[in-house]
Amino acid sequence: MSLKYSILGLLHYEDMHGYRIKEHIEKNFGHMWSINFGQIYPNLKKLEQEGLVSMGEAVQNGQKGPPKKLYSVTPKGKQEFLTWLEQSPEKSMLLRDPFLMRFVFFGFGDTKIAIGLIDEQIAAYEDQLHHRQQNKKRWQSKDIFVNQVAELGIEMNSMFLTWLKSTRKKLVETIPMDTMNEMDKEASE
Amino acid sequence: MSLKYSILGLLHYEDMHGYRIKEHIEKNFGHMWSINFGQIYPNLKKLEQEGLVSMGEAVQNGQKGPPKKLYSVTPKGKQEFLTWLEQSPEKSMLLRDPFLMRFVFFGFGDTKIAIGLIDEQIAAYEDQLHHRQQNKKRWQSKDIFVNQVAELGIEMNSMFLTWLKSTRKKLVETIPMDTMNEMDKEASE
DNA sequence: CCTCTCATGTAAGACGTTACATGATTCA
DNA sequence: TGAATCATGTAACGTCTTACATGAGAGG
Repeated sequence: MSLKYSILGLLHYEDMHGYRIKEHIEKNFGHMWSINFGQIYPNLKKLEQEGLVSMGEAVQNGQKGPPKKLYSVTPKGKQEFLTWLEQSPEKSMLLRDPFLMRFVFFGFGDTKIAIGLIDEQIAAYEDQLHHRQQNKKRWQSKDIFVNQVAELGIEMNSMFLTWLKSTRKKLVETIPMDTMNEMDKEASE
Repeated sequence: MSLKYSILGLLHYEDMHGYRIKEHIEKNFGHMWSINFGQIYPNLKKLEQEGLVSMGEAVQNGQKGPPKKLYSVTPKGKQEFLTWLEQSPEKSMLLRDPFLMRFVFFGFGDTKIAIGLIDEQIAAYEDQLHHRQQNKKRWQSKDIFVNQVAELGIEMNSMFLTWLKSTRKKLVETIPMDTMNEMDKEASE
């Protein structure tokens, strides 16, 4: 149920229509969240039915496409949002990552392939880290909370990279010398 | 779809029945995963229909309750598991944590309440960290991969705690002196 | 006798993702 | 003309959680 309230929260910054909300999330929180229209439009409808947001006149604003439906938070919506904000969250963070799920079982497979998969992860997260660092610079001015989450993302990312690299090293050490051939270049790092 | 393969993976260690699988996950991976019967039994059925596991005679083993249905991995299951293992995972880690979801919007609420919620998180994760550390000692002997995941869990946990504490400090500093009353004891840490 | 543990399973619903359908305008 | 962008939405599907139904034996 937090997605509904996240949308309600975003509307506290400014009135938006569905399409805009998706853009906003992708731009500002894209590295940690993802969202799709299949969720946004039904949630907006629900929020409206509950009287937490209200839709202004559908505006054929600029030019293209169907008219935008601008939503704004009602007083009731603000109130209920605060109540939600101040509740203790029910569940704690779970790391249910598709890579980690495989990783646990790598002992049943080939170590060299495992190292290959680890290398893929390293590349992907190095990439993501750069994006996150640049994103952080771009905001900076925003409020502490948004900034702190960005900071957390960066730290998590760095930590995971460190872990991946040290894991890789440990694995390489377990491979017998005589079977090392394609691997030797990277192993000498 | 990784849950199906995780179950298949667990059955590589030893033959198990559904109830046992849940116990096993809770004991060994409980801090990162959760699973329920609503998923286990249907998945076992599906795995059997696909010929990846086979069910031995339902054994009225010891005493209580209905007979256990012991499942074991078939050769086809082993083969398909390896194929899955060696695939690159589709998606990267997402931090979609209910606390963090709220946290982003704390700017719209009361700072003191925010600090209270942060304190709750600190307590919860300090607790979890102790569990993880003790769990890690208990295993130790197991294979590198399981150990490394345990290590990662501990590091993530520690990092998150550090982040929570530094965030708390930053927030306390923004509270004007004269409105500090209930808060002063903890703030002087 | 009542509750706990062992053991099976199903059904309803919440939540998420992917894909499709529609349609106007802008730009190459 | 055809693709991209803006903008709405729905339907089908997949996954996950919660709650219930059943039933035997053990222990207080």
